[in-house]
Amino acid sequence: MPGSNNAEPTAEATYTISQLAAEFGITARAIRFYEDKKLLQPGRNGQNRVYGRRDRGRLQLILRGKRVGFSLSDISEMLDLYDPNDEGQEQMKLTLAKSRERLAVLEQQRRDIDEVIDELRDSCRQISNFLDRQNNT
Amino acid sequence: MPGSNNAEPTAEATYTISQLAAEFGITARAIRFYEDKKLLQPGRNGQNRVYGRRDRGRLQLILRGKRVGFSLSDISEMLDLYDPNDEGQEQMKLTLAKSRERLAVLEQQRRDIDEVIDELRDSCRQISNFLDRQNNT
DNA sequence: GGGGAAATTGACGTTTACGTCAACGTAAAG
DNA sequence: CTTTACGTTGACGTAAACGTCAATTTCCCC
Repeated sequence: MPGSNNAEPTAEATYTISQLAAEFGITARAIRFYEDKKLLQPGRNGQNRVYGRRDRGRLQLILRGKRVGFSLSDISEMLDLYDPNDEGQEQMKLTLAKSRERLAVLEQQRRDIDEVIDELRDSCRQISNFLDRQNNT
Repeated sequence: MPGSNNAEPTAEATYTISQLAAEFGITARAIRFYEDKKLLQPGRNGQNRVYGRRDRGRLQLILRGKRVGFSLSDISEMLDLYDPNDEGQEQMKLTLAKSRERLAVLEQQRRDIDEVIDELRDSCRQISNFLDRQNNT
């Protein structure tokens, strides 16, 4: 079949599972696991998974969510919040409410982090000062 | 033994396990679990656990750590970083190094949170605007 | 056409952070 | 003295988030 599948002018960038795994420093197993949990829905080329820009973006959000301590099911909800699935007004109001709950959690988290950072900085300063004085005596 | 154990002038505030559990909205089981993992070391009155100010403070830090996504073993390390266990200089240098690693992680986490917050705020604004326009038409 | 290299689908194992249940102690209340 | 409430120690159970095989398949290369 010479030169048969060039229908698309600018074919979207695609990735294999191990490319994504390498790029984000995770395992292919993890990526498949996220698919199991409906966080990703890559296409298929025959039996093989094919990831596009959208999948890559979602993966990025998943990992960011994990770094800040969200569970996969939390992240699942948040992902749904992002894409504009224009459902009915009632649905959108619900989505908005959920988003604001999430925001509240995140803002609390921010405060927590700031406090922990401050405490750790203090601790560092004290140790550092102590060591300095020891060496200047 | 009438009036025998009033040696201390200002006895430190103490708490039972269920008092702490109630105050922080967790279960007694969880608190005992933290003790198992050496995050807490309450005193004993006979067989019963007795928690003091220090224990309460540590519990607070534990929960804060959890809210920002640290594992209990992470938190264990961090708790050790806080209290001034004056070991040798070598140990203190190690502690300082570890503290700075933790700080780096926390600062990354802060950036992550800020990004997620921004994204969610955007998403909220869009939905909100859309709903407003629907209602003003 | 044989042999990697990369991918896939089960299936079971593992760690973390507790939940849950049983069996017991004990201390105050009625 | 019995009830009631709170506390304790095991011991086992469980959900989440993958890790780790094992057994194929598939595509590519010499």
